[in-house]
Amino acid sequence: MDAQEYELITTAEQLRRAVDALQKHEALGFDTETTALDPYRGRLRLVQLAGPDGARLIDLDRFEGDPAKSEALAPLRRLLAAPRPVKIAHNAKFDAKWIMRHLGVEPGGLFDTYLASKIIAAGSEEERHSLEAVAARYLSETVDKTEQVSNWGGELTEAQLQYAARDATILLPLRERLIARIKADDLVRCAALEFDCVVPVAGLELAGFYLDQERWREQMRNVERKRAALADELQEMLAAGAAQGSLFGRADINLDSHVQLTDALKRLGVPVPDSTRNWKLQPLASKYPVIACLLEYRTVQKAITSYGQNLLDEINPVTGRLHANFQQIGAPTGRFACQDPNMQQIPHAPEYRRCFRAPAGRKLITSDFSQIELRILAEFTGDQGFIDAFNSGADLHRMTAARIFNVAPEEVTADQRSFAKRLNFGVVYGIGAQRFSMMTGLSLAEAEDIMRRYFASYRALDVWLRDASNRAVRERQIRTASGRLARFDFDPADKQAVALIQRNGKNTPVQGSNADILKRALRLLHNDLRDGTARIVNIIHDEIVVEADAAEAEDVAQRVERAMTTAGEEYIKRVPVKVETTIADEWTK
DNA sequence: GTGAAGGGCCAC
DNA sequence: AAACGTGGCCCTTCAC
Repeated sequence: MDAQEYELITTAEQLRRAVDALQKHEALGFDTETTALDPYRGRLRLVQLAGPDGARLIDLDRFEGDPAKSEALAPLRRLLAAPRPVKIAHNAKFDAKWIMRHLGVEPGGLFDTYLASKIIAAGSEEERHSLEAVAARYLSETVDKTEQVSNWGGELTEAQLQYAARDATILLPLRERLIARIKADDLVRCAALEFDCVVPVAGLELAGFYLDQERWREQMRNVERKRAALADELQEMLAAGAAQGSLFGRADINLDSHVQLTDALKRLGVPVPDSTRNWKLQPLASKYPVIACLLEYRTVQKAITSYGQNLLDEINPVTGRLHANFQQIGAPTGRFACQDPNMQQIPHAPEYRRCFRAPAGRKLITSDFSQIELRILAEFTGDQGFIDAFNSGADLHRMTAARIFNVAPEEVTADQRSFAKRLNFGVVYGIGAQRFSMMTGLSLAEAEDIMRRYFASYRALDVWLRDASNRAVRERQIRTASGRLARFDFDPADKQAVALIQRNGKNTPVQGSNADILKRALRLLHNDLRDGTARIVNIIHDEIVVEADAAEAEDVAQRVERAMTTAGEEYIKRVPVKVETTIADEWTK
């Protein structure tokens, strides 16, 4: 690696002059070095800003006092907050969080080379997106990351400073190459949507979600009691078939071992299916009490292991809150993924949701889009039946049932509506008659008949779905409403792979456009909440949870609804966008 | 001990 | 792989 040109900045005067020079550029490479990964448990040590004339390394340890208030650092804060020059960072969410937490400003004008690389790769799985990998792919240059995990708390070595300068400097040519690809692939709008979302997501992670530990522990105790009772009962039932070890009336097997469980069930004479998954065992539950018991045990066991102590362990000791990792492009469709903990898979049951509550004096505002995916489907397909149902404010599932069962809407039975509802949701995933018959209990012929009538009734929907699946296979790609690209790699000779791509072709535009709308809403809402006490604390695909002072809750609720509705209406024109909101002390629906 | 694979289940 | 899409996380089993 060539020696890197840099200026180490340790005084107010040096910083002022550096910022003056940096301000003249259109874009700057931007990076930070920190003494920890968690912005609540470490120092922001170094801020690197690189222009074409070289890198400036600002050593915050050399500036006295709180960096967020320091007069000497004011020029840096102003430069970072301004929309220009553009700040180019790799995984800008990380740097944004540290800047927001320790310098007290939100970085403006971000270009994220990590997200850009993901947008361009569009789901191609073999492509990695570390700075090393992206620099190698677009610049054919190597980046040595060994200093990344070095000690940034002490005296900085020449190697560390070289590394810090290099990481920021390489971002400038990298952005040039990425912009060329973004333009060539017609991804400008999608990129802007993603970059605009970085600061809102950084804010979401910094805010964290408050979990009432006492309530959670109480829930754990309740479930543990149930688990113990069910485990005892299950062991006794299984012991009846045991060849040995039943002296104490217990089978003493590991109930979480599929192998041991299948064995024990077979000894009891239960016709065990090839898999012991819930839906396979369900039909056996009425005939075999041991199966009913097992299914119950599974539910509480899942609750114990996934929604017990592990969540408490994730609570940040500094803030007392859960700060999950939200991956902005977690799925190839553009959806978020979330981990440590996954805040998007908390059980819907009130006993769990009520543990997430507003601290004293605060309220939770929970807003979700009503049937957003079906409205997106109406928009894309232009199907008059869908459009009319939504525009009239009628119940879409009831209207659908009336059409496929050929009865008046007011004569639709609960069963008929349920079939229609499951079909409406199923078509978004590319459901087939086989699966539809399985989930409804209809015969294959009946299921086929209903689906025939469904698509005969919604002609434009049928045409669009066929076209989408054909296009996905033919063009090996499909786009969402924002123009986000999903590329498909598959072997055309592999029938199952082709079938999967056909379903992806139907699902990706819908699921991905939903993600587009949520991201747009996050940016609009973040802007609108800037001056108040409100903080976005969770997002779940079509839902936003905001925490705010009780006195502001009504006002904030209106702002949330407006942001979400406005975002939806930017992409959905033919049918209304509906948002449902509750204000409560707890996370509810 | 560690890590991948298999089976299972939670969310939207 | 439930011929219904996208995730994360749990446990066991099995190979190294």
